[in-house]
Amino acid sequence: MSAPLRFPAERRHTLALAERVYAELKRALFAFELLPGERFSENTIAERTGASRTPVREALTRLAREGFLTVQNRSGWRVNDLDFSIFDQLYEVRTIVELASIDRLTAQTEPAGIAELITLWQVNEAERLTDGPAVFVQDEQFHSRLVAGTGNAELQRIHTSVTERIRIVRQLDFTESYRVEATYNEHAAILTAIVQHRASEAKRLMQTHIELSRQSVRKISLHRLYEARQQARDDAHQPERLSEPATGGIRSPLTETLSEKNLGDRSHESS
Amino acid sequence: MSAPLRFPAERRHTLALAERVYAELKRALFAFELLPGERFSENTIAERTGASRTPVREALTRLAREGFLTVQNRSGWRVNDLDFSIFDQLYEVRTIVELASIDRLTAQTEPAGIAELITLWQVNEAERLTDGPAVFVQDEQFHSRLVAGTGNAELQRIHTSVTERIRIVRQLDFTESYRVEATYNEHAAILTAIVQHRASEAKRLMQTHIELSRQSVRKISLHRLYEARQQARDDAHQPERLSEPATGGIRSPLTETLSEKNLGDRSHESS
DNA sequence: TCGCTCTATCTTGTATACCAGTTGATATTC
DNA sequence: GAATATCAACTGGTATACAAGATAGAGCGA
Repeated sequence: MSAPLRFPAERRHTLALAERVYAELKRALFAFELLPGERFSENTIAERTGASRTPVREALTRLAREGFLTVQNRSGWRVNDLDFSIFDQLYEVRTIVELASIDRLTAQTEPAGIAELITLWQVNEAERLTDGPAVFVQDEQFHSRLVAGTGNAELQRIHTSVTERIRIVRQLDFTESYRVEATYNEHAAILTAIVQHRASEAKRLMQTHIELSRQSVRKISLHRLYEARQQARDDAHQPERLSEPATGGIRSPLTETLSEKNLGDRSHESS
Repeated sequence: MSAPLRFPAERRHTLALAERVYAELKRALFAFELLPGERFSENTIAERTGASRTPVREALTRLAREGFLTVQNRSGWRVNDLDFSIFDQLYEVRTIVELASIDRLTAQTEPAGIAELITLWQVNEAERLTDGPAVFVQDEQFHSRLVAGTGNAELQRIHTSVTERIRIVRQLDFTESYRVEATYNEHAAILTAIVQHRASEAKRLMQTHIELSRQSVRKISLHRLYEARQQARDDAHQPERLSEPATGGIRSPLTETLSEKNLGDRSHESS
């Protein structure tokens, strides 16, 4: 077995091992190298990362608590399905937090951090980024800094955790350029409303903005996820997987949850 | 050394060991058997609980992630100070979540779970509980079920975690009977507004209700905390502690944070 | 061919061993 | 006597060992 996830042997003690395993696993989850529904053991991860089971376990339990994984009683770990009813709930939490943040920002005489955001988002078309993933990173920072402007670190912590939960599907949404353009326009409008202390308009715009994102994510189908997996396989130059799952089963793109069971291997099918 | 935290040897495998250590540590924190500012080692906890370091460590890292403890690099663990600026932030989060919940409840034609709450809180004085701690438990359930009525499990998770963070100081607030009475009255009024679909009034009442609680908690002084510690010591029939801290230092009850450093042992002082 | 049983193997949960960094008391120096 | 150097004991981070439950599959019987 090769070890695509292995860390370099050098620079061992720069960061805690458990932390690095955590980061690596999270990356693998977002890159769909670990697929929803996939099962794996602690030993597998330990071998792949070169660490022992102890730090691996710490990383896994943390990811489980964050909702990405589930441990099955003495019977291995499992990557949680992409459950769109949960994503809906997380989007609602995000809306609640960000609308409350806007209320607090517009109540400030000089809304904190808004000036910097304006220089990023209220720019003419020539200065705009067009690379989807790059805009995606900027977009997350936009929302994050709005919440940061409230000065409430606990609120920010919650917002960050929600953002990270949604990221796995949201990143798939930023491959299309039209969403990039819409993002620029909507962010610019929201910032304008905030600096003018027009709370209810800013909130209305934000609610719509988030709702559009939610609907867009809702449309993510098995097809898109399948593409992402293929991409992950190609990148790895290593088609084998941690474990071969049972393929087949339900395939409808309208199911509420996406997992390996309804993903399967359809490379030989016609669309 | 005796072992006040030791589990009974029987009934070993009913619940995961790490889980029990976690629960026991949390109980000890809330009972001020582990005091803010206090330092301790993994081995100490392992001896006291009869478990090995592995499950102890799992419990400790979890409590650290929840904000109760801090691990110092190869130099022991520390109970976090009671930081009232953080409690303020948590109260704000609680307000945001519960007001949003009211919005969603009043939008329902038949607000979920409200009927049951009414039978508990809209009762005449003879049927009311008077025992502070008992009412405290009921109070937490009141707020929790309001959020549950939204049907958003993720929102509820967040609300629960915030509630548990605040609990350590809020429990001190329910020793006085006047707060009990106020709680009954305020809860009854909030429920009335909700069933009448008067969202803004319900929100106004809830905001005030939470704000009063926050202010009440803010007034908790070193004195109250000192009493709680004494109580914990008396209950334990075992005055010795996990570690003897350095006493003395700042004593002002107006400091933003409460810890052992500004608590000390003042049993021989006059008030 | 189907279904049952048994068992070898794999899994996590827990305990223990080892290592390197931290610390605080003590010896030492001036 | 005060400042400093030293070192032994203690700490958490990690690796490994061991135990017991879960599982899949071979074997067997009908």
